[in-house]
Amino acid sequence: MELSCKSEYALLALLELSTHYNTGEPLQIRQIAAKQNIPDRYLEQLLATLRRAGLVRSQRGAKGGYLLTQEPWKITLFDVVSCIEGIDAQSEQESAPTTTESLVVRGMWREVRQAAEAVLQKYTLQDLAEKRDAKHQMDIMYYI
Amino acid sequence: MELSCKSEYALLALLELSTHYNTGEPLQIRQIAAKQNIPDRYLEQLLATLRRAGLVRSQRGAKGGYLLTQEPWKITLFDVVSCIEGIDAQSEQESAPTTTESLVVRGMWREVRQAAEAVLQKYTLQDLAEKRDAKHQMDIMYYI
DNA sequence: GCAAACCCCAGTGGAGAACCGGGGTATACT
DNA sequence: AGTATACCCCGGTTCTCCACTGGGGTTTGC
Repeated sequence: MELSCKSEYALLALLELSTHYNTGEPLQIRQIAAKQNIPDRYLEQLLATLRRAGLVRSQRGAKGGYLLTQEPWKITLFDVVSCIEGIDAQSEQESAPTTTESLVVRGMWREVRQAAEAVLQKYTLQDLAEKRDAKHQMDIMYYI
Repeated sequence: MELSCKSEYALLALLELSTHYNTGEPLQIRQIAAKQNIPDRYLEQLLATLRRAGLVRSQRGAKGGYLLTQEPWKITLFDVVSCIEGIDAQSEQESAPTTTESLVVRGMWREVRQAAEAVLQKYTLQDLAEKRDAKHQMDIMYYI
């Protein structure tokens, strides 16, 4: 139930890509890592899995970098964390004597998961960007 | 976001204690472990943390065992998992350059947690027991 | 007093998180 | 063409936590 570093990094990186989305220019790992102070070699791995999941695409070579494959309002936070956290179809693991009680417990846990996922589904990268901008405005107001 | 073994075991054990609550007699680790097929030495540790959290009390010596400290409808699933999962006050860990973006991300994660916790808050051990009984009835119906 | 229970502490094996590093490959620019 | 600049892939490391096992101590009922 804790927000992992992985997911936070991924969200921050995609948020950065969101704000540069309209330029059409790719953003480089180094730039993202510097702005959000994320270890760059680690971020590289995360972006690789995001690429494999189809959320971003990469351009190799000089002047390369990463771009979102979709508009920021089409990518939900659920898309991000579920791919980075590796949902794995959650597997319904074992064979062994599953008691009635454990079925009941797992059933209610599904409700918990669905409640959490509902929240993640309703927010998009766009929403995050807007919240950040709103927060920036607030900070400026208070500064004056 | 996955249900850990720990929490599942703890919930199953408390569910077992719930059904024997009206007898007033203590239930032993071995009995609980056998019925829910949980490794007993492991369950011992979980019951110890539940005891330290005040959810159960223990009776030592021969004919000893564990009892709920409260009625089953007074113990929410949130009480159980938060104590077993060790909430640790979630610590707001680091000092370092927290960016505006990461504050926004964490703010939305709080919403996710609260949604999950809301579900856990609304269910009690009593509810689990009733669901189990209902499920048993269903199974009997289908069996005929 | 003795066996049945809980109590405490310690250790182990495996998995995953959060990194770091090296060498390979594609691409833009000169 | 050649070179610098990016991404790409594969590996290892340290650390923490989970799930579990084991040994020895203490309380209690018969």
